[in-house]
Amino acid sequence: MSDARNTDHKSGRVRSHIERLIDDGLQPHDKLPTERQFADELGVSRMTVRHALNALEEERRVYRVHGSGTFVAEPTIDKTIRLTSFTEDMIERGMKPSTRVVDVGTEFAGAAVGSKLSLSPAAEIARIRRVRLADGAPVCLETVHLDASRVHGLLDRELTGSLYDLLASRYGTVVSRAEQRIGATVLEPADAELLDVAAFSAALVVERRTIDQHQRPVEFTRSLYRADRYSFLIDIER
Amino acid sequence: MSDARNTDHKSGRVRSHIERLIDDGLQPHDKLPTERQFADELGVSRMTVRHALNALEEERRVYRVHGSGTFVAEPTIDKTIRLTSFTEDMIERGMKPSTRVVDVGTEFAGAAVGSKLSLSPAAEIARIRRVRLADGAPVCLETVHLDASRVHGLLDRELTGSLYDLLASRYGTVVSRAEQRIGATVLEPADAELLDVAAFSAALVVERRTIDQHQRPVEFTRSLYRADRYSFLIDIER
DNA sequence: CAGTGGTCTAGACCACTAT
DNA sequence: TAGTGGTCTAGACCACTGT
Repeated sequence: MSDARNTDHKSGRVRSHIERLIDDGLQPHDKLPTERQFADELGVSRMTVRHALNALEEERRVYRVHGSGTFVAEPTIDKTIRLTSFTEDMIERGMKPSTRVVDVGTEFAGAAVGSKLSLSPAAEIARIRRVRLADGAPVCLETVHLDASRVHGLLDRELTGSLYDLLASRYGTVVSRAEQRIGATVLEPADAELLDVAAFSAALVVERRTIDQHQRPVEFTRSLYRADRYSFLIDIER
Repeated sequence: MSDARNTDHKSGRVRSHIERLIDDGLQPHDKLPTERQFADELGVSRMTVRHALNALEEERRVYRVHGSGTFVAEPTIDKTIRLTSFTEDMIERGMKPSTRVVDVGTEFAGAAVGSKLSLSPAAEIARIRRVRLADGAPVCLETVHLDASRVHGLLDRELTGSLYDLLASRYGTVVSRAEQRIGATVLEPADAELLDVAAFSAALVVERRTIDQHQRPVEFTRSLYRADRYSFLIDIER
């Protein structure tokens, strides 16, 4: 729980201290010390304590009741959906990820992909099709589209690992956020075979547009997930 | 854009002022005035300006670059997924929502539903099955499970409107957040008929557990959405 | 280097909850 | 009414970005 980042600032240290308190025996709905008590005890201002508690509240470790106090939250059933790579995602789910490259190539962006990547329809696109596996069984068939002019030589590299890592280390492109559309479909026979399921089985369709640190679109990816092996968990609030 | 809530506090007024600035002609990636300029101009402290900007940053109206400035963000493709009722959701998508109640009744919770609602498997459950329509066409078949002891008389009421409104006005239960699992399936013939599509069509399966203001589970609902009429948009960040 | 956002202080008063 | 979190002030210094 204690990030290295937590020690960079006072609020991070306050945060770590409160997390330790929670982990060391407090139960859900137990009352935490007041903000003023934390401030006195730790020798910081109340605003700094509030900053730490705001972060913990956002992550659902605590909840507040105005006029009453701050309390330990119930653990959520599962983690909120986050922007993780397939690799990280599978490791977190306790499975061993691997990848098989189906084919790669370049092509014109076309209207649909071009608009998603803010490129001309005539722009050159690098396309990568991969099957992602968990514990050796196919889970997902993904087709990645990238602006070819921004990833020279990418298609000649080893593409079985995390694409995000490659983009960051080789091309200085850091992913900051993504917009996803999640829908459902039934699998065409050819796609079903790649995923090792019967034709016309149910699948989740995920279309993802990834944005980098400069607010520019990086990739547009369409993924088909086997419905029997995958679902999304989302935590939303009013 | 200008909520009534925005005028309750200074930071809300600051927020409205900045939103108006953005809407009145600023383009994405245009630089906003500095935090200190806003503070001087509006006669508030810089912390108050930061509070307003934090909220706008969280909603992706602006983004900050440390050492450089605060900028207008690009409009996102679509709204982030939020905890809205079907009714609100459809109105926002520009469609007219309606509801047809298929059947209602009471039953034992059983292991699966009981655990989702933190109830004994022998507890009494109120079950409501409804088809939700948009512009007259079926979109979703939902089965709601509620702790019967907390919603006396609910099943005798008019159930074609927003259940959340009914829970709030009649039972003092305010929904604060929800955990959702999104998967895919193909429709059984009986369900397909209720949704007016061919048997074995693709559908999204959404299992939702709603939590109230006291962190107690309120409802557990399983919904089947027609894949040809519905998808989820999600904005995620690193 | 000047200017920006990021963090922090030591107070103050308000709004809400319990008793 | 006492105690809590919510908001706000008027400063200060730090970390980072540009020129």
